[in-house]
Amino acid sequence: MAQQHILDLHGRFRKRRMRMTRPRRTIVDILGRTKLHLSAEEIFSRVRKQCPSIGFTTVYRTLDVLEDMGVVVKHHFGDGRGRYELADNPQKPEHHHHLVCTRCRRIIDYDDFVEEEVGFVRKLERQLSKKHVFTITGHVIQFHGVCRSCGDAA
Amino acid sequence: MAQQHILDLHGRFRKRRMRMTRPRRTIVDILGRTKLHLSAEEIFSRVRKQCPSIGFTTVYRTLDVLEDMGVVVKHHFGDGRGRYELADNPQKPEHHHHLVCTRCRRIIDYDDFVEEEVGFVRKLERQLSKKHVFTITGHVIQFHGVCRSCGDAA
DNA sequence: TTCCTTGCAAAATATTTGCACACCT
DNA sequence: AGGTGTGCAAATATTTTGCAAGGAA
Repeated sequence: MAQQHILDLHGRFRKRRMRMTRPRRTIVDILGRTKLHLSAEEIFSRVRKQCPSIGFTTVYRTLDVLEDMGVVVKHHFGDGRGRYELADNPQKPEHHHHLVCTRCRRIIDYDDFVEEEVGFVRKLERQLSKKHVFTITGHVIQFHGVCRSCGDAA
Repeated sequence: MAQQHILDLHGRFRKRRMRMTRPRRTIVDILGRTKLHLSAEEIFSRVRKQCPSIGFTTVYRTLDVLEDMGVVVKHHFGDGRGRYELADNPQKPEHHHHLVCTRCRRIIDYDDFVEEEVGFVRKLERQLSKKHVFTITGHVIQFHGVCRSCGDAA
C-alpha cells in the first residue's frame, strides 16, 4: 500500500478529473506486489480474490487508463496477449528489456549491461530519428530463446 | 515466380514429406512481391484475387508451416495481429528491425547503422546468454513513435 | 447531486480445430 | 492407392462496447 502514496495515485487521478476507486487501487496494488508480467486474465483472477465483485471489463478499462497515465507499461511477448507491469515498480529495476523463453513463456528482466545498452539505444534513436524524420517515443528490445530450466529438461 | 526457384520451395517441402500446392505457391509469391508486413487477413485478401477458392484457414496454416520452415518471419508490432514477411526477401535487406508508427501503423524497415547494431546485439547476446544460462535464438528490436506524415499532419 | 465508474451481456477481433472431401506423388 | 492438404463451419481466445445501475467527490 505504501507505494500508492509514493505514486500519488489519488492526486494523479484527480488531475484528470478521475476518481480513486477500489478496483483501481486493487489493481495497482497487485501489480506492485509481483515481479511477474501479468496478463489481464491473471490480474483479474488475483483481483477477484481480494474483491470478487470486480468484473473483467473493469480490469481492461483500468489497465488502459493506467497505461495512458504512464503508471503501467503494456508488453507484447509474442503469445498473443498483453502483459502489464508497473512502470516504476519498487521490486524491479527501471529497465524494460527482457529475455523471453519460448518454451515455458517465462520472462526474465535483465539488468546487466544496462548502461552500455542505454547509451547505444539513445545514440541509435538519435540517428534514426533524424534520418527518418520519425519521433521516437519508445522501444522494444527482447531476446527470445530457451531458459535454463527448459534447456536442462531437454 | 523466379524467387521460388531460388528458395527451392519444392525441395524444401519434399524433405518434410510435404507437398507443393497452389495455396503455398501463391502465398510465397505474394509475400515476395511486397515490401510491406502483411497480416493474415491482408494476405488472404490478396490470395483471393489470384485464386478465390483458397480459404482463410489455409492462409493461417500455410503461414505457420512457412514460419516453421524458416521461409517467413512472423512479427508482432503491438496492434494485436501477427504480420508476416519473407525471411529472405529480394526486395528488402536482411535486417528485421523496425520503426513502428503508432498513429498510422506504418512499419519502416531501417537498414542504417546495421553493422554497429549487429555488432552490439551479438555482444549483448553473448553476455546475456552466458550470465543467464539462456540459449538465445532470436531478438526483437523496434522503435515506436510517430512517422513523418503523421507528425506533419499533427 | 453530479457525472465518473462499474458489471453484465453481447459484440468484435484474431486465430485454431474437427471433419469430410479433394488432391499431389 | 495412400496419405497430405483444403474449405467450411464452429470453437477459442482476447479485448471492446452499449447501457443501466452504482458510487466517489
